[in-house]
Amino acid sequence: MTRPDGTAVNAVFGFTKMLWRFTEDHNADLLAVIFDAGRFTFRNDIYPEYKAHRPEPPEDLRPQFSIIREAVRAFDLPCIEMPGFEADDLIATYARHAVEQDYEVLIVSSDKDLMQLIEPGVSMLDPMKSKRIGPDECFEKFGVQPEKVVDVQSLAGDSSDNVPGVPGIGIKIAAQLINEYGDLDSLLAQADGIKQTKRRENLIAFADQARISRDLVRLRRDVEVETPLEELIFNDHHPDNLRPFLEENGFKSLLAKLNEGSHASYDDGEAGDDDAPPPMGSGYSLIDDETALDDWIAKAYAARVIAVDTETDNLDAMRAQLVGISMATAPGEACYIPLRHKGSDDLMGPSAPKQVEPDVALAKLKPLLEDPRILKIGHNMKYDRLIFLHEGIDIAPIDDTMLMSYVLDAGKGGGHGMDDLAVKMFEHNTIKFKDVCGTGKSAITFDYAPLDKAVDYAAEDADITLRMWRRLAPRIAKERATTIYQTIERPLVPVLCDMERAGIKVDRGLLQQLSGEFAEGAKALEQQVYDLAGEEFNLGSPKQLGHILFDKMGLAGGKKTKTGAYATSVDVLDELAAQGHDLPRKIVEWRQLTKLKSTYTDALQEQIDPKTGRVHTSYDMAIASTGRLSSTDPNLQNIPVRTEEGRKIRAAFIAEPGHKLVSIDYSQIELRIVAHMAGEEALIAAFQNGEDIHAATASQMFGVPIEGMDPMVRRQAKAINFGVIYGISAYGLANNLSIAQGDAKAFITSYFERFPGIKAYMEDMKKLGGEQGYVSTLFGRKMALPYIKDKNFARRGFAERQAINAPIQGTAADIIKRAMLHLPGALATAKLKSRMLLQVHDELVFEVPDDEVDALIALGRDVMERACEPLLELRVPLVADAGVGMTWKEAH
DNA sequence: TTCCATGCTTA
DNA sequence: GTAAGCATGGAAC
Repeated sequence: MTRPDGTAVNAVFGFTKMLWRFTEDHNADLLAVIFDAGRFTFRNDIYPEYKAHRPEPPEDLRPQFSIIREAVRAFDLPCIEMPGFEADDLIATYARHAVEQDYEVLIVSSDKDLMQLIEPGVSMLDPMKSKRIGPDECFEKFGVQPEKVVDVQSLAGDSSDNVPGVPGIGIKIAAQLINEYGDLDSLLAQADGIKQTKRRENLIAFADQARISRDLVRLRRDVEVETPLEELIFNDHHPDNLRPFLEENGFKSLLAKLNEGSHASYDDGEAGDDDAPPPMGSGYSLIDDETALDDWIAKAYAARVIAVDTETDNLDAMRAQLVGISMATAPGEACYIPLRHKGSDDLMGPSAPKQVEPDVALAKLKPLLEDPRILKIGHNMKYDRLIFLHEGIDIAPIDDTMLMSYVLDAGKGGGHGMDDLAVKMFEHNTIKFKDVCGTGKSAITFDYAPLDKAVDYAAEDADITLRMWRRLAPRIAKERATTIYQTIERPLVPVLCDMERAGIKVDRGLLQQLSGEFAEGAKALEQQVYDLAGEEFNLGSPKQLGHILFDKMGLAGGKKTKTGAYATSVDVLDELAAQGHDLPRKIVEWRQLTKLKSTYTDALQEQIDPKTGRVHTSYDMAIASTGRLSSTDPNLQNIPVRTEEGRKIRAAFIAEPGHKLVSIDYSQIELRIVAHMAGEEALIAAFQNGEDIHAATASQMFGVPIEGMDPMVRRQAKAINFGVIYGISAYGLANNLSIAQGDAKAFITSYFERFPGIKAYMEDMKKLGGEQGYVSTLFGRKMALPYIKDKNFARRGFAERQAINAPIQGTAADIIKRAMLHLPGALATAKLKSRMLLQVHDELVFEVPDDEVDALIALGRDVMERACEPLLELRVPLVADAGVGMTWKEAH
């Protein structure tokens, strides 16, 4: 980004945009932008080395500093700096003045050195992450409250500012010491009592250095500022100087916004309707006796609607044991019921805290949790439902705020987890799991968490869930998400629970054998590569491989990836192999074998549940923006199938004795959906006649008969058909078929001539997406497209392809979900004992008693093919094909 | 210990 | 060209 005269203005632009956004979004009474005046300050008198090793700013940045100051003045804002002081000192001083006059102070900076200023009335905002920084974030960073930050920094030092601190002491230890001794002076005074030898010696030897560090770190709040606070008035108007400034620097997009007159604060209409009441995160009850529990159960019945959350000892619901339950009956009105908490288990021996006997508590809670008159709200209820099922409780009826957020806000950016949503909806930072249980090696499970922390954490989750529900429930009806939520997502929860609990049987011996074979093959290849390369290196390192191929061996082809590293992806290696080089080909084979081993045969063995001998995947219902499920721990939706080597892994997925695996999958479901949505008669007719759709496409495009068609011709038509689903581009098609972009473009043109309905569909979706800001599936599921009007070509193009793909992929997802919802009832009615085990986007896998195979196939295909009924009639038939076998390899 | 880039598996 | 999850290496913290 440069001006016409060649001056770089990239940083200026970023800064200007930030100022723009900030002044637009905030209604401040006073506002100032404060700069460092120069390199040397009073701190250099205290300690000449202070910030001495800071590198010079990059060549193209330095001229931008003065333009950035111009930007501030263009906004008519005070631009303040003072030789001899850092910006931080001026900020500290103004903050003090402002607090003394009862202003709320917001420091816009991500500089950790400013966290010492946080106090009631003073908080920070990280402008890059748009994240509020308060005492909690400060504690996260420094392990102490803001007023102790200086003491911690004095001990820990700061290598980037060259603050020395005390050797051997980092933030963690410093926080521990300060928390124990209160402050730096008390610590240094009692240093000779420290147990750890080295630490004690350093604290004594470097006491003065710590005190100097404190002088460096502590911000001055008494600078004699030249501009008084009262003059920092912020007027939210369009300043006269702004337009010339934007023009001079060529900031066209901002000029356009200025012309639209969009620089005014706006309201997203979501906030401010209810809950002024109690603050989140405190004042919750600990339930540790039966009387209190009875009282809360009575409150729950009176409330009729409650939020519930379970705490366990494992994130994986299938391996988790219930540890405690939290419950909210009204905003701010929440409790935690510990059930299986353990003592801190120190030298005194295990001493569990007082709590209600689990059996007693659960017997009291079961009627409430199963009462059809009481609505239980959870966030990710699938997890809690699984936990309760282990305890013999079938929780119902339910609502799920995660799924509500998912059906309302898919594609809007940001996840649907509770922590994200609490920030988004309430600007509240939740207590994090790691704050309670720690992280890494020293992490504890929740049953060892101290009860006071456990109460705050667990009850807060229930509290927030209830508050979220109050905001989200009205939106479901208003924003026409009722069908998707009530008839698809919510009822799917128990179906997925059953599938996850069922799991699928895995042949450990076969996996072990395959691991051995893959390892052997990889080892042989490894040796051959070393011989060819003339040295040993890590084949798994793209960096080292790139060095060997292109630097050492001097093969043609060079840099490629966006970070400037050599690209060594399979396309590149295949290309080199085609030129007659052996080494790249062996790398490709080695990668295949090691991939199969590490990702599948090794990993799957570890995932076998010792209790059931089966693997239990977890389906995530709120990840994929289009409405698809995703599968984790392990992912059973990407088990290899393409190559024979990979397919062997599918032979390890087996049926119980006396059973078979049956796989039923939709044939070409997405293309069928496109044909219907586009009203493309040629395609619809081909599907109605049961033709080979790719051959039919090729026949229409190239005017050749289907009989005796060249496989290459069919392959090209197939690529185009996939391209249609993905929002075709000449660039992508050319890449996929390894042909010139011009040829790809010609293909697309002739395709659109033969299938004008498809072209119209694509244009319609782009247009509709632009008008509405979202697109929908045939069942009404919405996906937002925030970038559809982006001025950036690449981002907008991406959003346009999403607009084309999401209705197709999403409708297919809706259809198979509907089939999954119908199946359990259909199986029960037919008195079949078959179980649905897996879903792989267009495929369902069942475990079927031998004598039920035919019946299950007939019923399964019927349910799947009629899944749209009675809501929707497609103009094309849906076709589901079935396979049977002892293994998934045979059945697929 | 955490995060990012690269690469590869599926529909 | 769409949608995902996971293993690995290596840098950043």
